[in-house]
Amino acid sequence: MSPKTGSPRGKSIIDICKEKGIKVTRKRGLVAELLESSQGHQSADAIFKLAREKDPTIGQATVYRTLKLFSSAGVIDALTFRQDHSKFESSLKKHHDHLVCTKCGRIEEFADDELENMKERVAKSHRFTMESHTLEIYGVCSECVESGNKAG
Amino acid sequence: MSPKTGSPRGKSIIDICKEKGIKVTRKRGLVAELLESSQGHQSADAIFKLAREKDPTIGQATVYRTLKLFSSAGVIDALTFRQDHSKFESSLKKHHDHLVCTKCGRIEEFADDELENMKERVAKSHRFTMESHTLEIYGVCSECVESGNKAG
DNA sequence: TTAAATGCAAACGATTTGCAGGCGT
DNA sequence: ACGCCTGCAAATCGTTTGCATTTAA
Repeated sequence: MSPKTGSPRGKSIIDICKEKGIKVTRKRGLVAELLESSQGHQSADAIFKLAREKDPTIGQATVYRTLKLFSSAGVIDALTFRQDHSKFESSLKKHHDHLVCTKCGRIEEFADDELENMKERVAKSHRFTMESHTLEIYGVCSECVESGNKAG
Repeated sequence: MSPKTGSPRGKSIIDICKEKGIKVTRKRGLVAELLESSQGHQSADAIFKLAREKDPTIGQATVYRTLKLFSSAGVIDALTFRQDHSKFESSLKKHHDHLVCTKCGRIEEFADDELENMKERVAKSHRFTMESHTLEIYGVCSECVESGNKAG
């Protein structure tokens, strides 16, 4: 039942924050602890509610700011499951996945049969009846690498 | 997405709508046209602005309602690139992807080295400097299949 | 004619921000 | 003491909804 669940080699979010020079306050520590002890995949609001249980004085803004801080420091991942704020494209085209350039924002499409087969294989091995899937690869496109684009 | 509802090119969004018994009005036709002519990956607001250029009387709600209609009819895909409305998890754990049950909402994690290698390969072949990636497989988990869970 | 579609504006939920006060170093 | 951290509430953003009106079969 240790709150340290899920941290390989005993390194915690807090440890990494310290290494990166991010000040760790009590409130931030609480958020970090909740992130580690929960099963993950918690919404910001869910984490806020959990935090409130342990510290009724913590504010919503603090939780949101902390999550953003951790996230931009690369200490946690922000996952976006299919929800709002979407972009739309015709589904009549053949299935494809996306390469998203984090510098210029350009979105490139690709299709890869081998990859598709592998997804099927994974779904099957987990006894999932697959309905759909999305794969996004984030990175820097060759043009931005060449132009030294610093934006983003 | 899933077994692409066998839609030969040449079939338009409007064709499919008619086949599915969705009434196609002038406004809906305009939205469909924009979806097809644009490069895809347009936000709802961007599509609204494009639509306004061609028909200054079209309302925002109509565009949003139409996108939602098309989307739930499976005629278009709603893609969510990394943005807001996220769920968070520690990034200290080994990289993994997610199986999302569309019935019960449960999220299962998996890691697959072969899949990872394939992502690297794809990124490399597109000359992308990969920073991160997310793969979500949507479907029905074995428990929901067995229990005949109709929710979702 | 009659239900469905639409525009407008208000409502909404999630997130962000301005600001005054608090805390840790 | 100083500046970052925080709580609160108001602001913002994208999206949805209520309602009166228009449209099209």
